Amino acid sequence: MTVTIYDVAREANVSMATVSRVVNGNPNVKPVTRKKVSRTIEELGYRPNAVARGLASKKTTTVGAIIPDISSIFFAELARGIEDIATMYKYNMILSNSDQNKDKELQLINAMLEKQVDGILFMGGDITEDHANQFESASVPVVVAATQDETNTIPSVNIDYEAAAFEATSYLLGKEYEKIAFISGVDDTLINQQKYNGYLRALKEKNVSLNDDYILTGDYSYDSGLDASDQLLQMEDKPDAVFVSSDEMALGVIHGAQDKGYQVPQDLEVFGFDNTRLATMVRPTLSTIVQPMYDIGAVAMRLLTKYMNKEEVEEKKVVLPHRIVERDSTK
Amino acid sequence: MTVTIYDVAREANVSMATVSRVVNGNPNVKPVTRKKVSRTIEELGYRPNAVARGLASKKTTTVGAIIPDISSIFFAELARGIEDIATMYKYNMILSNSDQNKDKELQLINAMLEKQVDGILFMGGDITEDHANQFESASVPVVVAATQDETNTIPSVNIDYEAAAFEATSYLLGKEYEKIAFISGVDDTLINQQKYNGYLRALKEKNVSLNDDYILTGDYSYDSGLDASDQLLQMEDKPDAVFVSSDEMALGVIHGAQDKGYQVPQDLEVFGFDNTRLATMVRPTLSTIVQPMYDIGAVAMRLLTKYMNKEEVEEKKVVLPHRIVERDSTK
DNA sequence: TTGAAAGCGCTAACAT
DNA sequence: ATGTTAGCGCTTTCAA
Repeated sequence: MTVTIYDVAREANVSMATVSRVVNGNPNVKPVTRKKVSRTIEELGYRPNAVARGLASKKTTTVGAIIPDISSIFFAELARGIEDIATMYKYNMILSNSDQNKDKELQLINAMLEKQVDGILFMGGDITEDHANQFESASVPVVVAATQDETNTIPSVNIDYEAAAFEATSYLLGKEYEKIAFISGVDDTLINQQKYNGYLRALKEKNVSLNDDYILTGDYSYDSGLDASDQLLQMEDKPDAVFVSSDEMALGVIHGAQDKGYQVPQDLEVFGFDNTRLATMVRPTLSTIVQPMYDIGAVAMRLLTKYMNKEEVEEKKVVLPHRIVERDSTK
Repeated sequence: MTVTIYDVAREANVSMATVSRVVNGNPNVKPVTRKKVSRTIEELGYRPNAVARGLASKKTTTVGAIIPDISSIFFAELARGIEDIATMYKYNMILSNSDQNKDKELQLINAMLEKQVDGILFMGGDITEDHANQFESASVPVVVAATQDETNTIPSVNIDYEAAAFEATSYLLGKEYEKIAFISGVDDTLINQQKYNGYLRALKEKNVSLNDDYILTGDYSYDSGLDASDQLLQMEDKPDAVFVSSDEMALGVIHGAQDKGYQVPQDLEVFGFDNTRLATMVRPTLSTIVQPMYDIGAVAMRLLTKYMNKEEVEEKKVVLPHRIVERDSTK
């Protein structure tokens, strides 16, 4: 029923090998033969079976991508970067959501390994020993993106979160404010930690003492930003500005303040993180840290192709530049 | 190097067939044997090769999903619905972006067919004859989601766009306004057409004559909403309200108006479409049509599993309910 | 309940 | 430049 390479060979009076050669663009085929084979391929409507090819060649031209949640604007952008570069290099991408659940992550890695992916792109919480072991259990290359590696063994693409948080906080502090709140993410990932460290370092540098009340946590969602905003604005000693560790939360903070009748940035300055499209889809527009999500995905995928081709890789840990954009949510 | 089913068989003193049976949970295995095999599988760290399995069984437990752009909030939500149900039924998902480019779509379908996916989920512009032919060239089931099928042959999951647009427009018209603008998408897809038809029908029903100036087009992006807003507000005879065919554009319209000093909804009412998360992440919050994106994806994937299992399917064309949510962008 | 053996459709030596 | 052939690792009859 389905036409195979063998059918084409018979019909074109050549061997399977020759058909295989023309399908794979092997130059060692006489032009006349190539033409003949190509025509019968066309006639028979032959479509190469990638599974059979994968079994024989031990290459699937498929990569696995494990992502916390594709419906998050941040990760969706990252995924787009990955997929574009994957396509460019003729790879397909199996995408799975992990919800940052470690068991699920481990299980997904295993499933992808069973499918014989040629490489894995991992995004999530931290890479633990368990992850590293799971990765090692097969010999396919792995690159992590926007994710920290506790074991410090896996190639990665990130920005410098500590520095970014430091700069954001310093920027706010530079206005002679002292009361700067910080809304971090709930999860105790390294990235979160690094942002917090950057915040602390900035305070220290300006000799501002830490006020624990000004440290809140959210889950990166808009609603948790709204909540945080409420908490901030109910304080006796309200902060002058707040550095929020994701844009979506920052929008929540802005609207929470506005809903209570406060003005941003007059009554409260708000500074975000990521520069997702949301940052310009709010009034006032959001000052934030530019984290090049698409590029992180693209660079990570590019790096993975290098490992898959066994090319030399100059830097195993890529740190992409970040920067501040000032918009209207700060003065 | 890699351990195969054969290694396990030898080590456990059974045949490959038996190992295969325990791996696949075939009941016809004596418990003792099963235990023995399971243990050596554990010891050897055997991991089944899904590619070999796929070749032998002609099933890959992988589906292909073709989506215009995963970084769009709308499609990302849809994709999440698909993936969740796919995972539930033990399928993996190959995800590719088409940018609604027909050639790319056709090519992606072909690539997925080569990979022997067990089914295809398609989202995009319209399904044309060419698409249908491409789909037919392999015998895997296809379901389209949030996409219209010109050929009317392919199972699909949608809402009733015409009715939704009719209701939205009627809602606006119900306030004794007559000047209702409509911002459609640029592409000449059936869905766009249907929304336009719904808009027209509502006007007609209220005996309001169509003013061509009030029909604008955007590309579903925030910026095109901003532009449309400018155009609307520069008119001599400004509209009272505007029905925008995507939430993201609607945010653009709201902010465009606000940036010019107009008030929403006092000076201009704005009504969206989709009810993406954006609808509540703006001030005023956006009245819109609730299109259950996650559910459309989930139902489409569920439908696909039925076809893949050759189950009976009662309805080939699923139309999910939609509804209006009134929020603060309308009075 | 278990085993033997024939493929699944292709690639990759190796030979010619 | 082309053909022959032995797998790749598994599932699936068919026998026993």
